[in-house]
Amino acid sequence: MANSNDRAAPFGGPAPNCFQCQWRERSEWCVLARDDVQVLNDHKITSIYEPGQYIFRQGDPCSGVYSIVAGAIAIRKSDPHGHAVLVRMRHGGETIGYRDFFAGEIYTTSAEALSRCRVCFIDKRSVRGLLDRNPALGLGFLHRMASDLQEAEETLLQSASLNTRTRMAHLLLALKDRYATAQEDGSLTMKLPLSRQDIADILGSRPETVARIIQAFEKDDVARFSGRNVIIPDLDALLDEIDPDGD
Amino acid sequence: MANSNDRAAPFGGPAPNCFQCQWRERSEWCVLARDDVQVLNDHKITSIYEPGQYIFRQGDPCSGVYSIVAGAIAIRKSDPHGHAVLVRMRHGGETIGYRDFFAGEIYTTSAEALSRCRVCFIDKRSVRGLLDRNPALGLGFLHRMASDLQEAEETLLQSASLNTRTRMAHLLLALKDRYATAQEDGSLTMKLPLSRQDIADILGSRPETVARIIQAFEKDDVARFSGRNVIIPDLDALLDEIDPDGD
DNA sequence: CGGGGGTTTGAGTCCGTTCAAAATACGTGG
DNA sequence: CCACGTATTTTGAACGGACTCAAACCCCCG
Repeated sequence: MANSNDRAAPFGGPAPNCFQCQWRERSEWCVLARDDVQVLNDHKITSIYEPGQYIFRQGDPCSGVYSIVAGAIAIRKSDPHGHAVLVRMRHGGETIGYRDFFAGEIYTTSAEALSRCRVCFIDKRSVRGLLDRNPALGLGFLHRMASDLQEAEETLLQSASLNTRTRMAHLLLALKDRYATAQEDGSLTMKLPLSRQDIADILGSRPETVARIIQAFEKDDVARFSGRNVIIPDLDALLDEIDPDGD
Repeated sequence: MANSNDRAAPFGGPAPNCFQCQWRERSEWCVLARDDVQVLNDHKITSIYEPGQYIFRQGDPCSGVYSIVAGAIAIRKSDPHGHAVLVRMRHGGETIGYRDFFAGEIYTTSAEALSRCRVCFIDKRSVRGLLDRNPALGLGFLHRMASDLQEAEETLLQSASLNTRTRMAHLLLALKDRYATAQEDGSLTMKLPLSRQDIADILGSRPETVARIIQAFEKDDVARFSGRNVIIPDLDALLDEIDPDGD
């Protein structure tokens, strides 16, 4: 990840082909028949986004959906006072912007690349056409959206019943699944694509509080932080945070 | 509402007919063609639930969806410690249980009648059949689910950025749209179907805090409470709560 | 080498919680 | 219709977690 100038896949190489896409069998598009994948392949527009670049912006007319091939993307929502809050993260294999596609004409959130990203755009008309020809695609999105909803409500419940430290532990646990690599000594290492402010947004808290929790985690040997690099010496210690009784 | 022994519609009268349903043109079923409405009409099972009765319970296998004709329903989720928290309310014209229908096999929440309710059950097979024959129905649910999701995330943002008093004002404002009736003197009156505990659940707070906020609202003449009866003497005062600057 | 943003630390405050008790409303049976 | 037991709601006092404001720090980059 840190080793720069790597131009290997998934960022370089030949123009991507939907038939060979690594997500071919796992995204909501997996229900598509050969012909429909061909449509997808012909109409998709693939782009690379550098960290900080926007894929779409809140308030823009919703012109289609975006399928993430690789990279991490922040979905942010601007509150009335203009402050953009990170509401969720999305990664390779996931489709973004589909919610606003079904709900209305306008993106209600912004999507910003957190790392270097490869993203395929599928325009409105093509999605509509595929949806018409293949009702299973709609069911796929229905299924996906239902999970999103479960997730959102789970978060809501947690924010009411768990303190910030515990929610931070939950967050680390979720991030580790995607970013951590195991070391020889049994510890886990990862580099977060998130600023302290972003972490605070996710937790519904403030950067100062995040810093203090990090400090407390280090004191208790739950996790060691150095900038965006995190070491989890012992996963069990972290698991104890979310469930002290071990039940 | 308070005048008891009224056996008029929507609770008495002839067996309900989907073609004459007041929600015929407004629910997600409105996309159905004549034939399909006939299917609905033939297969639906209509029931009356008294306050406190369950429509379905968390953990039950999901056997279909329920369409609310009349009444208020609480969707509750049990946390690991067995305490059932009110997560949202649903009313006439809305379909419940559809989320779990699309997401999995099991209801992840319970539905409890808050008032006397008339509810139509549509079994799994019928819904599947309608969905197959009429892709627009899927899109309808997609649309509905997208709004649910927006709503859930809106709530999440609010719970992080607004204090409990302001969230309570938001709640009253939302409840008034459905329950309040205007009085001659310009004030609004309503009877809530919610206990203090339920209100606290929605706000992500405690009954004691709710009581204190009510007390504060009365001191400031924003709202007057007497049990579950609420008087809002001046709507502007309530609106000021959610937006002190009037911008 | 001097900005400058993000991050950390510190001190003080406040909102909301907790625990406990009192008051009130509610349902039931006499 | 009233008495009684129970559940809900309200009140009080004290505590504590997280926030605010402010300053110092640090790292990254030019």
